[in-house]
Amino acid sequence: MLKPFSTAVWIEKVGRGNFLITIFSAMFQQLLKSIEQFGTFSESDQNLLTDLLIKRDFSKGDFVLRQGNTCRSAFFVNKGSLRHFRDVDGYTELTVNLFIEYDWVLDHKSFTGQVKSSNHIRVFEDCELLELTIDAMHKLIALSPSFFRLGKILDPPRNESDIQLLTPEERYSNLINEAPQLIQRFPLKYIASYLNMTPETLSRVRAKTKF
Amino acid sequence: MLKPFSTAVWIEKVGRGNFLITIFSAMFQQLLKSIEQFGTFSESDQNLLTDLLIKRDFSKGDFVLRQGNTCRSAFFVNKGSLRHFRDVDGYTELTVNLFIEYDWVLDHKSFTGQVKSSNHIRVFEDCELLELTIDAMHKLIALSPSFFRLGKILDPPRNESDIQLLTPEERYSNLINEAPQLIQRFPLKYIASYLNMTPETLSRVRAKTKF
DNA sequence: ATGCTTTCTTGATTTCGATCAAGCAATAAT
DNA sequence: ATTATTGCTTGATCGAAATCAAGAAAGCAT
Repeated sequence: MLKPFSTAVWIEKVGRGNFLITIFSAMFQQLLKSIEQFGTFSESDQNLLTDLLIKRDFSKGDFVLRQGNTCRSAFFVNKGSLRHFRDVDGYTELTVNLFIEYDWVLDHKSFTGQVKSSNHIRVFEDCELLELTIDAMHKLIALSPSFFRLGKILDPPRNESDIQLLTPEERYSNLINEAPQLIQRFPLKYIASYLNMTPETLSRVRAKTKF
Repeated sequence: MLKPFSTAVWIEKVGRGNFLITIFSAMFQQLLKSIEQFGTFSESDQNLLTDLLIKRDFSKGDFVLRQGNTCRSAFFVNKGSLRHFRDVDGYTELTVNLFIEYDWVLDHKSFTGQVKSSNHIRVFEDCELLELTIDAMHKLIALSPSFFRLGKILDPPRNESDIQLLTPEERYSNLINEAPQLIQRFPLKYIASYLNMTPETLSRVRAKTKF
């Protein structure tokens, strides 16, 4: 069978007479690897999926979602990083999530309920994202029930109990164990907010556990 | 068409020569009303659903789910109340949810991921529940995609932010507004735990807001 | 009813992390 | 390079809720 990889290509004009040609299989490589965690998908399923995805590039500072708008898409991060946060009172920002490569970016509550989001999602480092709209997702599930399993990208990212039960030190050491990359990629003030503590507290925790 | 209500009946022996006959439409009345929030379901859809439900009775103290086991069913509460809690260290119990009539009872994380539950679910007042197994749920979705919408019973019950951001007083007053029945049905020590505060703190909050 | 256990309340004390404050380091802007 | 801005650290103080403690009230069993 003559089908070494998905046949479609992505052609982008990047200058006078210059074109960037991306073969889909490369662009979707990490995504297809990532959905393996939800089970096995047939090649035709995979093609259904990649056909519905839209490649989108964003620059630092761009809002992927604004507080008050409805989250109509989930994005797979091919490259870059994003911050998911709530503007509490115009001054204080409360970081609820930090996204990097191969994460699924969405506001869980807004996406599943199709209600207004109480959080922003903003690009921190320039991003290449793959967009999956909620309509596309419904279409996929209608076409092939196996995509029901993809619903797991909707799972709330971390368990509440952590935030409530554990001490600042434990929360930090958990992050060190589970996602040490985040500390390299984001300013500590965002990490602190993500861990539900002040920058001062995080600083002290780090000073203590450093040795 | 000769079908005033679902034709099946439930016959239960309740004593010497006594039988309790329940007409399904009565048993499922509240359930069918409850799923309206997820959209409209055709009569045949409704019958598909009710055919797969299992009526189960539990007594006070029974465990519907044990910490360490996997939550393989969601239960609709026709009657009774339950407590959803975590045994932290053999002594301390942390109440994560309180269920009463017309709630869907399940451990969200365990059910959706089919992993071991870190929480118990225990009957507080004798219960009449309608069990929907995860297999039945998958079957439903395969038979009629409209049941995908039922997935919303899987939504995590309350938003994390409440627990973290609000003061004990605010959390209590929110409960008063949103689910005052709980305070009538459960001991205050469970309410306190559910609101993430000690019984002492709850007692003081109540003393303050009483007038 | 009587005692026994559990639940709830109220007061005193303690503790952890937030806030306030200041200084230094690193980065960005001019 | 110089200045401004932002980020990080360290110290001092404060405050809210937990903990400790004891007594009152309510529920339960005998």
